[in-house]
Amino acid sequence: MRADAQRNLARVLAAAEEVLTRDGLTASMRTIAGHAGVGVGTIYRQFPTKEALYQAIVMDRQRRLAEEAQALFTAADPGAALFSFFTRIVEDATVKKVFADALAGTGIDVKAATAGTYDIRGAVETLLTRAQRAGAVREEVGMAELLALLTAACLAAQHQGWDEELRTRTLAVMFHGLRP
Amino acid sequence: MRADAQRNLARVLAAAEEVLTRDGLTASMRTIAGHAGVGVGTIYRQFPTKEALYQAIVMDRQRRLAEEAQALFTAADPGAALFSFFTRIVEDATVKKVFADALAGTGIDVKAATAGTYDIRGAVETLLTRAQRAGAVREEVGMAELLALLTAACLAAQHQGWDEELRTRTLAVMFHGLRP
Amino acid sequence: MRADAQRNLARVLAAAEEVLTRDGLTASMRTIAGHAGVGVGTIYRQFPTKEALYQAIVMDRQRRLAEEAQALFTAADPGAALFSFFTRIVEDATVKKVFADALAGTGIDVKAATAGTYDIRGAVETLLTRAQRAGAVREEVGMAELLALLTAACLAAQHQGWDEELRTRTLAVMFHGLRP
Amino acid sequence: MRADAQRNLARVLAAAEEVLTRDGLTASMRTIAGHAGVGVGTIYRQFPTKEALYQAIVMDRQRRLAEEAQALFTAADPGAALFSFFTRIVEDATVKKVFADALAGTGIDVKAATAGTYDIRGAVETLLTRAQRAGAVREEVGMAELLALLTAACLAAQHQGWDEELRTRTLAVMFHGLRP
DNA sequence: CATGAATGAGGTTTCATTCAT
DNA sequence: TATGAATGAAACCTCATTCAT
Repeated sequence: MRADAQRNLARVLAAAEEVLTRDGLTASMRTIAGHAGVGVGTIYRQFPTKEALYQAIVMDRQRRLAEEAQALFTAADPGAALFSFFTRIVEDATVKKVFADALAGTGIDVKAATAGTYDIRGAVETLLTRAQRAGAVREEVGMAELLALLTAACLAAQHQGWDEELRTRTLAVMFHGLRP
Repeated sequence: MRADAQRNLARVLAAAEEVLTRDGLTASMRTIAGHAGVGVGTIYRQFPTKEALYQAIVMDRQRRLAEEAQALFTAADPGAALFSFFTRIVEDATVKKVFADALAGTGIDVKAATAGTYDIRGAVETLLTRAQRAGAVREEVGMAELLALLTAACLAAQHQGWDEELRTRTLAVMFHGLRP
Repeated sequence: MRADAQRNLARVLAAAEEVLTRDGLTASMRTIAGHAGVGVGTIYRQFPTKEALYQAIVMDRQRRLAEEAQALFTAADPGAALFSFFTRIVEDATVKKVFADALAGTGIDVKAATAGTYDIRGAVETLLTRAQRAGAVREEVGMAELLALLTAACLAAQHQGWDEELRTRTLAVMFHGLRP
Repeated sequence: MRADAQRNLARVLAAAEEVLTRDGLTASMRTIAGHAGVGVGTIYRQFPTKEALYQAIVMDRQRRLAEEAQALFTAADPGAALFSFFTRIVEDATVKKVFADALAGTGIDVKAATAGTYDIRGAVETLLTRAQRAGAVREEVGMAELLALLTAACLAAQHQGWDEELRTRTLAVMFHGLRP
């Protein structure tokens, strides 16, 4: 890839993350292009569709989160590891409208593109299993409800603008509910 | 207000609830007017803005929920009363896109108009206080996190289409987290 | 239909005929709307699609031609009647790009909408049959080649801008070819 | 001209003929460049404009046809020679969208560039004169109407997708019209 | 000299809102 | 008063053309 193309791709991704993060899916392509300092055509060269750009942003996010999860697989305290990852995701969602939108599936089906690429779900499952083996989480808690809780927290955090204290207190209740 | 105007107001509200509930904020004014069997101008006579109509629907919902809450104030088991009301709200949200949208603030800020009119917050507070007095909920749980949990559950239930089992299991974890 | 709507519909059709007639399918909706003195939305109210507007223009044309044909069914000289109708259509096409486009099917399939509504084909067939019975046209000439000749003349007349003399001379050769 | 430049010119022309022939003027420069295996810039080095490329294709076609005509100048049967050349051109047009488009002037005015370069007109004139001298074509038929007939047949053949039978029958009528 | 990334005007279409009827 | 036709800004996307690499 040419040097200028690479530079522009980076600028587009940065602008898209910033704008989509702030405004969600309502952000127009022109706004994103404006923030990146490029023409709309430049975005369309890399991403054939608004949806494709959006998915790229979300996938990038998932990749980074999946890496963070991996680092926690070998943590000394499995319970703390799960709760820490959970908190980490919610912290992100608090200020990033895209991810909440993505989790919510508002308008665009993001599952298709992200499925199986970076496996957040698998990462959470590993962390859950380890936490249960360590006795930090009740045996009867399943993946389905854990993910439901996670999604719920992300959506609400984004939209209501949870501050740090509220996030801490609300997650504390959820974590209390997960423990034996 | 003339009789026909009153009838039209009712029809508009009913149609708006049905259509917004099904399609969320993407529903167009023409679609709503069509379902109500009136012209768009008739809607604009009552509601100066799409946002205003939308707020009216949400307020109406809140009014009804507040009434249901009131009926639970004197229930024999205060813990069950709180959990039952909580479940009731989430059940609704599962199939009503508007309320989740409203809670999520997608596109329209609904807080301004609804704040303080019908006091869902007050109702929940009463139920919480009674449940805590009865020892069914931990003392240190505050209103802020209780409402945050409620919002979170509503948003996720709608967006992910929680079925009955998932709803039961997820709320079970939340309720477990609220109990001593 | 309301009076203003009817007036605007007429203006839109007139403008569309003028502009599409001159520029063919490349004419933009904004240009047409500008000529009509209305907003683009006004056109889209009546015609859900650019194609639909285009078809309306073409159908209107076909209707008028079908009427002219009908008047010739009882003409004293069946041979002259056929040739006269043939000439009439080509004259039109000489200055109307739409009809040449329509016959050519450039970009838009107009057959679907116009088929069977106003039966130009049927009219020509009637005129041909009468001319053949009167001995003015050879028996072995079929509808297929007659329509092919007609289409060919229209397309070429439009695009090359046949003047009256060229039209007369060229059609003279065609008519000579049809006669015994 | 450097060897590689010459090779590229040939590839561009071949690709352009193939693609324009198939898709007509709607074909994009990128599609043509892709088929040629070069970048769009390479095309623009040789042809300042899409129109220029297009004209080059059409001119090339005309050159080849002019050569074929030349070969017929000394044919034994001058009438058959004219009709054969006529048929030959129409056959081509039946499957080549460019030439019909070119003749039809869809979007681009091709006359300017092609006029007088390769003298199709002169070739036809020679064939016509010989045919008239041999008594195979009426004396009063002029070049103007002969070319008009030719154009007309090409346009209609392409646009309507004349099959072999229809082409034969329609040209038969035209030829009958030309004969004494 | 070849490449193809970048540009941005322009295309069609939708829809909240206004206002003549 | 109710209607729905009219408005026109704004959305997404394409593509001929230019120019940095």
